[in-house]
Amino acid sequence: MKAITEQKLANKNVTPTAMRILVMNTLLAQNAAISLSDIEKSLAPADRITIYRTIKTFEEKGLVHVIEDGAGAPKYALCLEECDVNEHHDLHVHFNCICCKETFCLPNCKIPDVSLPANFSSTEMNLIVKGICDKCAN
Amino acid sequence: MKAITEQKLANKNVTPTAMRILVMNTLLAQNAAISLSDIEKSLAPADRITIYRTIKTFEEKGLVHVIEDGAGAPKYALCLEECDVNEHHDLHVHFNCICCKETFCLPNCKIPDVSLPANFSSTEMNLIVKGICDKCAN
DNA sequence: CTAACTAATGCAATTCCATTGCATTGTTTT
DNA sequence: AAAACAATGCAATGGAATTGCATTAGTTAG
Repeated sequence: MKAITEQKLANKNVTPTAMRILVMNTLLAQNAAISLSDIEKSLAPADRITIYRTIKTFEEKGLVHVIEDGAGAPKYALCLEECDVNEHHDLHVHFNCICCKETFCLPNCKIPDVSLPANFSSTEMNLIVKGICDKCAN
Repeated sequence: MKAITEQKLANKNVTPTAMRILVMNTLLAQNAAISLSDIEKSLAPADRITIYRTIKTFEEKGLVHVIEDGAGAPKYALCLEECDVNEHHDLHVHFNCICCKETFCLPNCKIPDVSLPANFSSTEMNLIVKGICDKCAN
């Protein structure tokens, strides 16, 4: 696994330090988006500020994207490979389950076009859907 | 104007106190969504905590809705009359201008249907579009 | 009309999280 | 090996959300 991790970092010109590999592995191990404090907890007693800066670096380099799901703290999830610093291709829907509180990326669920009023142009879109996920549906 | 204000409060069973009328008038005077600190500034030196609780009350009673535009602090905007505590009919698009930094409701711009994966159901959707608004477009 | 009650307010204090400064350590380059 | 640069860890700051509690206002019952 470490090979994959370091490769991901190298692909985006992020020097693979010990801390960065730890954070990346934590992200890889998730299937839901996680908050900064989630990462802190699972990496305790690692330094909180370093984790914070690591995530910031990942974000700047296009490794992760931020999801504001309205649950208080922003959450982070790995980007797809095609992601780019300049143009995040994360135009997928994010789903926040009101039951299990998890937030998932739905990479196959694209945001439909919206027709904006005259003279409005869009550069970025974020769609958060709240509801019940498949696991909680039963 | 005060008549309209008090009517709006009464419609949602919110007793119209002096502070609530002030906050409601502040909201009515805006065409963009505003943050808590915006309200605090325009109502200074009124008590910050009371404003905070007033907005919370408005939110619970379906008078305002929260917009997480990713600009740090949540912003608030008046709901349409049809809004209800249980089912917010605010399925309109919110637009955040990266130029003037304002966030508007686009009440005529509805969120299109998205096809969720099997066994996912949605109760609420929030679509934030970032871009350039008509005023900044020229 | 007043006592009792409930709702709203204001202040103090706390907590949580984001962010920055700075000194130290590790890594790369020449 | 020295110089230059990047990453880290700790301390400290700052802003916003949130709660507790005592006071005040407004409503209702007797």
